[in-house]
Amino acid sequence: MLETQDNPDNIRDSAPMDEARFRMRLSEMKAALRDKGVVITRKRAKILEALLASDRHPTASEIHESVKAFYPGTSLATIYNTIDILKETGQALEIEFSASANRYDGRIPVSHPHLVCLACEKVEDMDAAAPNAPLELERVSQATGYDIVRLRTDYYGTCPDCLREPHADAANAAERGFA
Amino acid sequence: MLETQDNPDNIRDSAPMDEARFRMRLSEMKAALRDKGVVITRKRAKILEALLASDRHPTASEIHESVKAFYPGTSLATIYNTIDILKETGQALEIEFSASANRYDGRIPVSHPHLVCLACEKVEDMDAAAPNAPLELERVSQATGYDIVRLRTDYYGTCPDCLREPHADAANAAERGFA
DNA sequence: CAAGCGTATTAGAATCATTCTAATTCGTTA
DNA sequence: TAACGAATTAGAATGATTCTAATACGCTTG
Repeated sequence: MLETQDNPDNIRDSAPMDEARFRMRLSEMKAALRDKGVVITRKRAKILEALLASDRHPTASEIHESVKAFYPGTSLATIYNTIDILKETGQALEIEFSASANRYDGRIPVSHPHLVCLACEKVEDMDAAAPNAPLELERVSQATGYDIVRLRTDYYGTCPDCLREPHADAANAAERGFA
Repeated sequence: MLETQDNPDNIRDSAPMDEARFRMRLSEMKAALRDKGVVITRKRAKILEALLASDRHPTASEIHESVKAFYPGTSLATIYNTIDILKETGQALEIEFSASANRYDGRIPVSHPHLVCLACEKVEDMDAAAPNAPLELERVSQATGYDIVRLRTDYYGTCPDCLREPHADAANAAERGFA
């Protein structure tokens, strides 16, 4: 308990991926796409990289911005296209919001909890505290008669940074009903 | 375990509210609004009733349809207005979707898990299995350093009805990426 | 190396839920 | 009944996402 308070970060995971994990995950994704008969063009490769490189669970247009730095002519439609394929192949998770843009998680493509800051709109992973998703899906399927395939667990509040020093956009975000 | 399989409905709760609970909850909501200095007009009363009466976690436009049966001139903006006040006063929960309209829960205004059918788009409560939300918020706040105020736990899959007899809109819903 | 074919990509239009705006109406209280 | 603030309205604006139809690209085969 003390340990938890001394080091709250133990169940937060927004650290940049290390090089090895990055490359491994990248080729995993490419392989999954190739299996589906999808061609890995240079632009698509950059999209995957942008998705993995960001520790902010990027939006489609954040990915778009990254990719445009390399291929200026890239259209937003291509980003959405590629994201759709990633979703279909189970290689990316979509975190939906109605009051702001959806965010995407390509690092951990199975259901896991997130921390959402209502002030700065950041979305962090919460791996260590993740319930065992497959077991949980099975348990709820049994109990409800549903065929449960996906689980969403998100905690909304104010992140430590914004608690300390209120974010410039905090009021705005709240007003917009960001959730 | 057997009991669970024999009667999967034990943790599903989409039954219509009984009269007593309906009236009690309705006056709770009205009281909360009055406390905020909000006038309960006839239209607003109907909006609250429509929200409580539906066992489908209605969308804004579903509520709009109900209300128009009584007050034909009602504008959708009024529905959104009233919903906003309910959210602010903690009297309704917004269940956000980006690919389809948000749904609202006025029956149980504290964080609790939902079952979302990807085929027919139905959203059911899952009360009995609800984790103790306040405790959970506290636990995660402690562990992360966030000030957590809300929790979203939703299970996505196919409901028993749609498993038995595929829903007409099932393919459509899936194609639209409803989630 | 050229032709042909299917996929990827594009710009821009379309969609749709939601929010905003500015004008009107309603309800209350004086 | 007058007058004020709140509620309501129609319709425009917004913004993320999807669609459309045309063009470009990258392989494969001759």
